[in-house]
Amino acid sequence: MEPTIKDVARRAGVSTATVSRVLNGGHWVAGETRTAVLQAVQELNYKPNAVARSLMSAQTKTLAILFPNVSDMFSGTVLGGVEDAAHSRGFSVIVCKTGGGHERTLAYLQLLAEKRVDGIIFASEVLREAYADFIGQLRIPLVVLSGESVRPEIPTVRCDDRQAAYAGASYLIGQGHENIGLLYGGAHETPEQSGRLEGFHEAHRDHGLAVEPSRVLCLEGFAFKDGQVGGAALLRQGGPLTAIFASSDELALGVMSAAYARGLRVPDDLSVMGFDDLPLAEMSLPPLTTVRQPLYGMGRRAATMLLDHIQDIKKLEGHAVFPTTIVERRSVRRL
Amino acid sequence: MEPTIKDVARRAGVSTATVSRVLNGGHWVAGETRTAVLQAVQELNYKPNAVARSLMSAQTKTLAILFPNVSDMFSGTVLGGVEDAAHSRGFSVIVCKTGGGHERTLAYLQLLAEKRVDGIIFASEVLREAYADFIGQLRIPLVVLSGESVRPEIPTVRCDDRQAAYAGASYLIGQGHENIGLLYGGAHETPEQSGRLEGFHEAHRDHGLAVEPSRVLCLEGFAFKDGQVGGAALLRQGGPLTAIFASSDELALGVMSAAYARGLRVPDDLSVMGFDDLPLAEMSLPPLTTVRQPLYGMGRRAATMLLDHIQDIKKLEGHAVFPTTIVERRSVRRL
DNA sequence: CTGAAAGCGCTTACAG
DNA sequence: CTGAAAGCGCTTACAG
Repeated sequence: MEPTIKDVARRAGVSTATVSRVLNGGHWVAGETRTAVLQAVQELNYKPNAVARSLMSAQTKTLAILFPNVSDMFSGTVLGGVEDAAHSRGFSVIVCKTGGGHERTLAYLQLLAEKRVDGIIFASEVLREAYADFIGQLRIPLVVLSGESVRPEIPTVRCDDRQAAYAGASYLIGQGHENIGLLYGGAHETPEQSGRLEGFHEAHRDHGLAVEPSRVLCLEGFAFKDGQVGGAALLRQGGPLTAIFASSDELALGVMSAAYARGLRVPDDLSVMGFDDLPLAEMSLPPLTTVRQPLYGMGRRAATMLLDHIQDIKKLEGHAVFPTTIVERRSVRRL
Repeated sequence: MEPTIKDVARRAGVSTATVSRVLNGGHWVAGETRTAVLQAVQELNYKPNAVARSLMSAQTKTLAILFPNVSDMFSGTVLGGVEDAAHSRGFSVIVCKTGGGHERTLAYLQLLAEKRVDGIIFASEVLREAYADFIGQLRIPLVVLSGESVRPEIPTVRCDDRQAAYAGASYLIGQGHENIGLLYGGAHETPEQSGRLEGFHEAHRDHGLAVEPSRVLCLEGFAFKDGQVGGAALLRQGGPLTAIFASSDELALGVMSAAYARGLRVPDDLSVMGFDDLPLAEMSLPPLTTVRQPLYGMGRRAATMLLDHIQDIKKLEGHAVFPTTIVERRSVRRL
């Protein structure tokens, strides 16, 4: 059996209250007593039971993050930021994979409520009405990351999708492109996408350009396969495109793959622009020009907002919107 | 305040013991009583406190996994398998990012011990002596994933690196290549790598080929950058190479990037082969031929071994070694 | 079929 | 500076 605080107390010849004191605050304890306790801890290899402590403190020192999928680089990058922020404040993070499924998501929320996690990050999915209701009665602080929420009172962390898409499209136009295709993912799902759609249109309007409906394609997801299929379709139906703007880097790589399959070279025959700036953007050939979303920092921020609230440093509220930047690499050609 | 079992008991007009019974086993409870309790649960929106339950059961129903890095696809893929296995048995998983650092790893282990997680997966790092000692006195079941352990009694899940590298090199030789460069990562760190080195040599020996020392390069890590730098070096120093075998897919993409920078085309002028078969292998141009390691399945297995042990289904022991396969795509040319 | 009571391993007023 | 005691929210023999 693992030694308990009682074992330590007995061995050190003090009460459990005293042991508890030296292990925590450490104040109001005599030097000798403290030494004796520490020695007993050492000898018994005692490790305080955080479960018991949590029961008292009503704090588990754990955060949870929900992703539709955990194995892509989007999730990984966000998770990196969350983990760092959490760990630096002594918290750990539980990762949940919802698969985008309604019931699995709800079941997870229930589980996390029972585990009494101190905060939840809802990442990259729409916060549907059904979730919002459930969350409302949960009393666990929550922030939505990248993906608007249906309730303005629920705090979010995201980038300004409208303006990011505007900047991206403007960049392409600035490079001399006038026939630009747009591939955007999960339109039924993510309100953020409609922001991107708007930005794309606005950029055209402001530059006196029209956008052909046939050059805009809405996809199911944001993955490579979607990009391949969508890219091929766009190339087939979109007329004489000189550039394609994809709303994720994976999508963009899929487009590049579709282009090559058609005998088109990037950027010589077709320029391609992505969104996110995941590590893969740099690894592709040619390296991908893309709209950078500071995912790591956004993960950090989401966690920090939660932690500041949990630790009574700052009220949990508002919407953090991060700036995006265009990172020029080699997949876009100046016309 | 969150309602407790007492509130439910009071409302249903029964004892807390009864509430507990209907919420768990559910046996030995009269129909009416059960209905009353369930209704009270409903009305109060009661969620059992898993922390309190854990204190009794001495089980937290959580697994932890340690990665040097959480944002790459290697970790993501493994994590996907772990999460699925865990979730299907009602467990959650805590993700820890060690950064490969000695003290951070030890600190994490201590934290996990205090949190009383039910099992630990140590992923993709050598299990150093120091860790092994610490783990020995931890009494938490642990399995090492992909990365040998210094102690044969600690269970592992991995693939046969020697034989995988043998197969990979043999494949290249079978395609007519005789001047093959090898790029392998983290030699000082991971024993698995020396297995890969051996396999590479054996394949040459068995085919009557010699391997020039200048064609073998040992790198710090497994990342894209390492591959770029190492690939460039190999191309400079390695003489007339027709192929490069990299010990990770990211490394292979780095090599491709270095090759293009030198004006070499893949696979026309240089064949490149990777290791892992991460999603990126499919996304690259040309798609990467690689040695597939079933990372998702390995993650599942590691979690399942732990779970089977925790739930007293099966003793925790042994070494699960997974078969690798060669997946042919388009980065290797037949000479 | 159900309840009173003890206990899981800690922490925290309250005395002293 | 230190200890006895109560309590965090459950579960589990033990009676009945």
